[in-house]
Amino acid sequence: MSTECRYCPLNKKDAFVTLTKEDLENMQKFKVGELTVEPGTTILMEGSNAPQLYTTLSGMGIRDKKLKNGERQVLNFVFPGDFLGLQAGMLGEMGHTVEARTHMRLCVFNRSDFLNFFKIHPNRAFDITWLAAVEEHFLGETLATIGQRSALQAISWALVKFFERGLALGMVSQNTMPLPYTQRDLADALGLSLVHTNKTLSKLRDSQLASWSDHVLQINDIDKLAKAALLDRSTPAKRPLM
Amino acid sequence: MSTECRYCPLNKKDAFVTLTKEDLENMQKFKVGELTVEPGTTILMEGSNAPQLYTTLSGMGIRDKKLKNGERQVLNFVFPGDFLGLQAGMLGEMGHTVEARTHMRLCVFNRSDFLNFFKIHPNRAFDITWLAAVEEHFLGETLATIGQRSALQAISWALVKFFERGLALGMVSQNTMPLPYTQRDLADALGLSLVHTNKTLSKLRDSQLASWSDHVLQINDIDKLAKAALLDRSTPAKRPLM
DNA sequence: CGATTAATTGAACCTGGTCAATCGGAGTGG
DNA sequence: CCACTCCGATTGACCAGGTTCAATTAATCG
Repeated sequence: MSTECRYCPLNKKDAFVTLTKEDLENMQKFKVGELTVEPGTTILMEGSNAPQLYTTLSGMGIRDKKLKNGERQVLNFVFPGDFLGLQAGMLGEMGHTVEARTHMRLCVFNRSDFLNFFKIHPNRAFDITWLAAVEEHFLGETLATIGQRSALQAISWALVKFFERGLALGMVSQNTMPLPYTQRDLADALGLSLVHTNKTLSKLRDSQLASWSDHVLQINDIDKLAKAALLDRSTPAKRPLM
Repeated sequence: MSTECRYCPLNKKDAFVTLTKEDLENMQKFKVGELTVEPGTTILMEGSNAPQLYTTLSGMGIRDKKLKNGERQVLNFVFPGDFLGLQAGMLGEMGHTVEARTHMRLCVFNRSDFLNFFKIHPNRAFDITWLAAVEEHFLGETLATIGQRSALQAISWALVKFFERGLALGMVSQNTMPLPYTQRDLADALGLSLVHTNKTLSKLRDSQLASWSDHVLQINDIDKLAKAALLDRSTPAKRPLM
């Protein structure tokens, strides 16, 4: 049996704007089911015209795209609460692939209902656009990272970003959070080689700034790490949940 | 005297979805004036809470952001028809700066009317989100460029992108279009040094693939250049105009 | 005419890439 | 339980694409 929206476990997290009872009911009508996938599963495929949109209830994934020569660029990392498939919903075609990296539970919506939903619920439409604007903002930061930061700065930046999301989602305890990605994923996200990513991570470990191994990230002094990353820290705004 | 929307010169261009008479009237009510700026003028400032949003009527500009160490990342280039200030409109704060590179004419909207406009005109709200999704899509491609393409591939990619926009806007004649940016702008957009950008451009010139000098870009065989850029060419979709 | 900005070129240098080998853990089949 | 394989992490050696430094040219401008 599929969980009802009003019991949505994410809606209580302080990473998100709490949805009103009415909003929850509207989402309930829009929702057509839940999907559970195993690590490695492709959820949305680059270039495809996906019939469904998703909200991540739990688990983590990755968004990436491939160049014609086979190179891969990771665009960002999928965390609980992320809305997947906006591009398919708006443009009719995904510009990237979404793939599960852990067991994931997803809330499923039909693309065919999307347009209607958007027009009937202006407040939620606004929220969707808000999410798109945040995404654009974040991609801009990522661009600046790949384009201008050194390898050490870039990796520090990425780890701080992970940790901030982990904090907002309550995934951090004892300065530690799960981070189920591979070094290759991070390398492809930052435009670095796997080898250099590995060496840079071990440099960070040696300098006691951050340690990431066995799928666990530990950061003791995040401000210090953020400084090494040339990063201004600011409490991220609460996100709307779809 | 400010030009009326129904005479908007952009609405006829085949780069854009033609707005209906009704849409034009709605835009007219939303529009509060026109702004003309000279090259070098900052239109929107990173970190600011801009009170106004703009649509580019004519001229070209640049979006960029700065890191704490002074490095600059160019996010993309502003062409006629571009909507400026979505981030301010949605998030209340710009994530980047917008600056004029030529004389520009801008259509001005008040941010305070934006929310209302968004909720009253669901079709236009959809268009705004559509634009946001396209922007996200494009930033993803840019990310892949900086992260994975070589300098030669990246610069080829950028020149093809410029040319495609120029074609859609009717700015190309005799395989030539105006491109009023500096080599520094392009270097900062692609995460390359100015010197290497210069040398790579002259390599392209030597190989007869593309030549950009004196603010004029010339591409004779765009397919060949696109191939060198590892780029799949596809006719860009018509954009909605705000 | 001096000052400033953009383009250009050469040379030395270095960050990060490539190649290659090893190690350790997880899963699998016998 | 062991041999085998696969995948991710790790390390060392070498190399190159691209950066940095520096100097020159050319155009614009007050």
